[in-house]
Parts: sequence; C-alpha cells; structure tokens
Amino acid sequence: MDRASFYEQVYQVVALIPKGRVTSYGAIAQYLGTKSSSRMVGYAMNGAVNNHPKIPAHRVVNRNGLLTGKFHFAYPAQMEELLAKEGIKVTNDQIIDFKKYYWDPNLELDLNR
DNA sequence: TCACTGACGGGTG
DNA sequence: CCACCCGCCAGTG
Repeated sequence: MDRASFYEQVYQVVALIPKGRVTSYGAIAQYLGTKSSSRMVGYAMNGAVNNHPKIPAHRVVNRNGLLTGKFHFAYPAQMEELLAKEGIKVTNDQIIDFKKYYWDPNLELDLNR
C-alpha cells in the first residue's frame, strides 16, 4: 500500500467507482487513511485529468454532492454531461439524490480489500 | 526560502 | 442555519 504514491492510490480508488455512482474527496482520503488531506485528493484529480484521462474524475464531488471541480474539465459543462450520461441528474451544479448515488469506498471496498 | 493557493471537511461560535 | 477558522501538504511565483 505504501508502495504506490498517494496520487496513484487515489487513481486506483477512483477507477473502481461503479458507473452511475459517485463518491466524495473526503471518502477517498479517509479510505487511504489520510482523511484530513481531502484537499490532496482533489489536487490529485487535477493531475489525473492530464496524466490519466481514463480516470472518471466526474464521479468525485465534494461531500455536499456539489460539482466543485467542474472548471477543471475540458469545459465546465462536461462534468455535468458525463454524470447525466450515467443517469445522475444535476441541477445548478448540485447532484439530485446525492445520497442515493453515493458510493463509499470504505463500505464497498472494505470487504474486497 | 518564504508565502500563498487550493477539485475538502470537520469543528466552533 | 450560516459564517468563519484550522489542518492538510503539494505546487507555484
């Protein structure tokens, strides 16, 4: 686990998010054991878009289900479009029924870890 | 080298 | 319920 860099670990988790589901930066940080460094997760995502284009960064939002990182995509509306494509409705940068789509790695991956 | 800046989150008043 | 503050730590000027 400590072999891979923090960023690599973040990418791993994000890559495992099921289609049509979302999670939060904090949840990932918590899963990696650095819950206080949720900021770094978001920071890592910034690099993900450039270094790992296939990472579904649009499935990661803040704990309110708000698309705070939309401005980091090719174009702001892309994040919303990608989510809508997976069946997740977004209004005014806010995911509808966020809890319903929420996917917590601590709960979903713990068993398979 | 120092200071500032964040795709965040929890705690406090 | 809202506003503000602090911790976290890599990258940038």
